[in-house]
Amino acid sequence: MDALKTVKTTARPIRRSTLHHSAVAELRAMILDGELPPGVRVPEVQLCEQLGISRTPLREALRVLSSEGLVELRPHRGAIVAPVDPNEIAAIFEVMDALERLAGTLACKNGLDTEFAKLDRMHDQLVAQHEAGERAAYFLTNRQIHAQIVAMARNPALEATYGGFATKILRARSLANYDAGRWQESVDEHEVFMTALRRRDAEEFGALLADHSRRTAVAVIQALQPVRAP
Amino acid sequence: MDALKTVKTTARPIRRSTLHHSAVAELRAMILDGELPPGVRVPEVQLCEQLGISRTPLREALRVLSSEGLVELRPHRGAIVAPVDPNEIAAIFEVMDALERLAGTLACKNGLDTEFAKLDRMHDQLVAQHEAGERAAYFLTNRQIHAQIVAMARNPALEATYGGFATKILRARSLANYDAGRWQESVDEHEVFMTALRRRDAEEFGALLADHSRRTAVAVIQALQPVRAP
DNA sequence: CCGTGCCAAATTGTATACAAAATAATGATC
DNA sequence: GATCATTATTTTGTATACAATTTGGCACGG
Repeated sequence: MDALKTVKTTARPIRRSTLHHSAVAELRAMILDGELPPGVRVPEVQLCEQLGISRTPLREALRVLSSEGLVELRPHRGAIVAPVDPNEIAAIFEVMDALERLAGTLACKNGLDTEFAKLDRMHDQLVAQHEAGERAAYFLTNRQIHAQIVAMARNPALEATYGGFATKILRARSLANYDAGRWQESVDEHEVFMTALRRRDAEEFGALLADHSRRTAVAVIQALQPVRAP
Repeated sequence: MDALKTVKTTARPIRRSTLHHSAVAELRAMILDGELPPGVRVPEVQLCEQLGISRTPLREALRVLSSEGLVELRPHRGAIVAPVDPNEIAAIFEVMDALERLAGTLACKNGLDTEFAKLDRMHDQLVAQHEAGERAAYFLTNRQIHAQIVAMARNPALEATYGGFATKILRARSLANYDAGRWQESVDEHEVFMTALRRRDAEEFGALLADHSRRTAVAVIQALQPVRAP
């Protein structure tokens, strides 16, 4: 048929050849891993030789991360890794609840059968990892499940916004000692909203997801308090 | 009057001394005003002499606008003003509906009495401008009303996200010939949700705002179609 | 006449050099 | 001895120069 065009824009074959692009990825990872803790100044030259690049691409990367909210730029005074403000996290979760609800509703409506099946498998894996006490693996699967739900919503704007908030929340989580008691609760909630998902009950699924998000918020923020007791 | 300072700090006394910061503002305005239409290539050197700056701050500005979604960066192939894709706008509105609902609900809960009164005054102004047929002024007031509602929600994350989407929607609106018949309808909807607001009925107000957003979406997307008829 | 390969021009990506501002460090004065 | 002013150092902001990649054109061969 149309074998004319082999162009095949395969979504993103774009090679990340540019240094500032890799620098963004690298710095973001460093911030998320806690290698660059919140509040620390980020001397440009030092990071330059650490990453083996020049100041130009590094500065471009810092500007991007700034507009993502991961670093703060003070004119003529250098950049600092954005501090994790519990109030800001609370605000983010407030929006996140709404996004989760929307994602759940849309996912029910727009998801493919294969995707629903995949979610089921991921959920089984999640439960298994919980029972096995594999904390790190559990968190990864958990994130993947929510990412999958968002992907099934078929809404790029939602996906991007969700991803940005998820990044910040992830950083807050890694800083706070997540309450162990919340773990079982969280798994239970997963169990419940999965039943709604299997019924393809869009409204209910969305509502349960929002609820799950809200409870997670409470736990995370509570775990965050000791760090910044007033 | 206040002839002392025309600075007009608006919550941010930070002097925009850096060139790349002003470049971001300048370019964003140029894109929103349609001076840089969607899809056009953006030769760096040309813009440089046009803005009277060097390539370094300009490139930093382009990276920021890229992460805002206003320009697209193709590695080694230059930057283009992001095209306005009706599908993307539809997706954005889908999220926007949820944000409007959230904003409305929170505004009812967290708004101050003086702010509610201010909204009332703005609404009166809106109606007057509609009756006077002052289209441009009406649109401005309309935006200000929604911005005020969002501000009353007391949620910076919501405000930032809302603002980003509003920018893109604004650009889509300016491109499309907004349907005249929708005007009266829109005013009527404002009238309705203002009554819910005066009752401080958070849920109802949020629902009506979301509804208003959804109807606006339909009108804007419809007006956008002729541009990209297949 | 059309396709392929190579070369040249233009444009982007990166590095470095210079200018301006902020922080520190020092010394003078009270 | 402490505080303020002034200077020196460091760090950021900007400009320019150089390297790498893409794009358009041209010649050559089919």
